[in-house]
Amino acid sequence: MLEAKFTEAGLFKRIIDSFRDCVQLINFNCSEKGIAAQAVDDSRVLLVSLSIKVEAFEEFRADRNIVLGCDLTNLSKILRCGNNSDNLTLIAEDSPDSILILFEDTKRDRVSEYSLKLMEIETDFLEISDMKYESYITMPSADFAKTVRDLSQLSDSINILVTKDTIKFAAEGDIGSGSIVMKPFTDLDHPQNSIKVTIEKPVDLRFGAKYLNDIIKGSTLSDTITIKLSEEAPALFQFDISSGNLQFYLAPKFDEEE
Amino acid sequence: MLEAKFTEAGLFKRIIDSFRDCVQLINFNCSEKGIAAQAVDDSRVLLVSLSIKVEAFEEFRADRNIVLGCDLTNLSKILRCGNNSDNLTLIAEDSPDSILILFEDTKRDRVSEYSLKLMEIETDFLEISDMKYESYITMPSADFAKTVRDLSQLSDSINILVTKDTIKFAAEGDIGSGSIVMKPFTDLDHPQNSIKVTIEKPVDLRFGAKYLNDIIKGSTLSDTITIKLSEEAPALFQFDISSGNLQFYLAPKFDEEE
DNA sequence: CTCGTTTCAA
DNA sequence: TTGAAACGAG
Repeated sequence: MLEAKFTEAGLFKRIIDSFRDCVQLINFNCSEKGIAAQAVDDSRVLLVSLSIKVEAFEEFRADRNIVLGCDLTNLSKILRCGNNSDNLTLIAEDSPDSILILFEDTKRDRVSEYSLKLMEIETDFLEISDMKYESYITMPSADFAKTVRDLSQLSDSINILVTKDTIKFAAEGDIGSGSIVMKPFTDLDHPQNSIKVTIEKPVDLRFGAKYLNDIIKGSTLSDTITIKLSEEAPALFQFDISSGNLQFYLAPKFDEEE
Repeated sequence: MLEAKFTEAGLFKRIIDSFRDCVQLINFNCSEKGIAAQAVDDSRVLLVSLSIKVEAFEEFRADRNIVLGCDLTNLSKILRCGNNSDNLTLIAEDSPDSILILFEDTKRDRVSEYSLKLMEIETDFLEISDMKYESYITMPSADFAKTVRDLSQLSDSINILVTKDTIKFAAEGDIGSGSIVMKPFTDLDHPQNSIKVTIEKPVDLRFGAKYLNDIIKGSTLSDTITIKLSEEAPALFQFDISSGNLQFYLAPKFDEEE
């Protein structure tokens, strides 16, 4: 039996909305550690990995490992039925064919209850090993999102070039070219505005703009995004939530691919 | 070499947005006097004339006359990439095949740089002579815009009738007819709300609603619009900016044309 | 400190 | 065109 209670239904709604555009079906793996889910996007390029730890919940109980196979479009429809400030409780039996979604408006003593049918979803389970990255960037997620949106107008590829004291985003296309340069800095009053760069060696990588545009949907989850880059492995774009995170893994484009 | 710096990127963005819907391609003529541009709309009915004087810029330098042929759709895409409060600098060589557009967020020490490819645009140069008009109206641009939008619902022609102490806008169509009457008045506290009429003789003119709907896009540039009318010549609709203006010339419809 | 307005982004 | 955020006023 699973019983997982979020204080704010809005959080779970934002989490699901962050990746339902690029992933249709996903298995939520519930265990005593919390809820985890992985999936590749429909074009099998972008890997999405969600982790919500037990501490993120107001109450959490999972007697054993339970897999909830969800159609995210349908789940999202139901999540829209609650108010963001409602309590949200997910309840499932041990071998569930459906999941119960409970919204409670404690102030007004009002309860709504939905049941969503589950599905069997085949997945190759994705083993994600802890990678060693050459560059780490932490920056405001809103800035990253605007950068990606802006440069997407020019090209379907965006370059990210990181040196010790500069982050440069660049795109080049038929109508012209563009580049956005940022320097690391610390805003003591508003730490979430700071830009932090940690690099071992400079990197210059190229990503598909389409996938970056999927990734920036996660900006609603966190004021900051952490980007981990390596020449050798898929890049990791990470949004931290109170106890857990949403990660996107995206392999760079290499010139021979284009 | 051209170097033209706006204090607020938002101003240039609003200027371009005011006429990019009706004009695709335009030559910006840059000289020591500032930047000027003329074009006819795609149906060759509406004439757009932009003038930005040197005083409108924070810095301005044009060593010689430079013509920048721009696709306004692409220019607008790039202008969207800056924040309205950024500084905006346009930089071009003497015989440029592209223009550099520089956004500076001085507060956050951030620079974005875009390059837009230019094009050769053939134009019959438009000599606009100083016309003598029989009627001048100055009124709040928002009121004019709403009047045009409202009457457009009824007909594809809108009549403007001006007498000594009345401005009457009217439209007549299949579903009915409508008219809006305004009187001159002076609002001392908010001069921009005033309506001012200066006429030599009454006029009654009829304009294509389609074109008036293009013209009212300029309302974002100025709180007021000045309309100059004559039975003999195209009407002039003018939006003043701090040092310069955006003018639309539109010939009235005559009954025999319809 | 709250509310309303205005402005900017999607 | 609509919604959200920032700003200013009360």
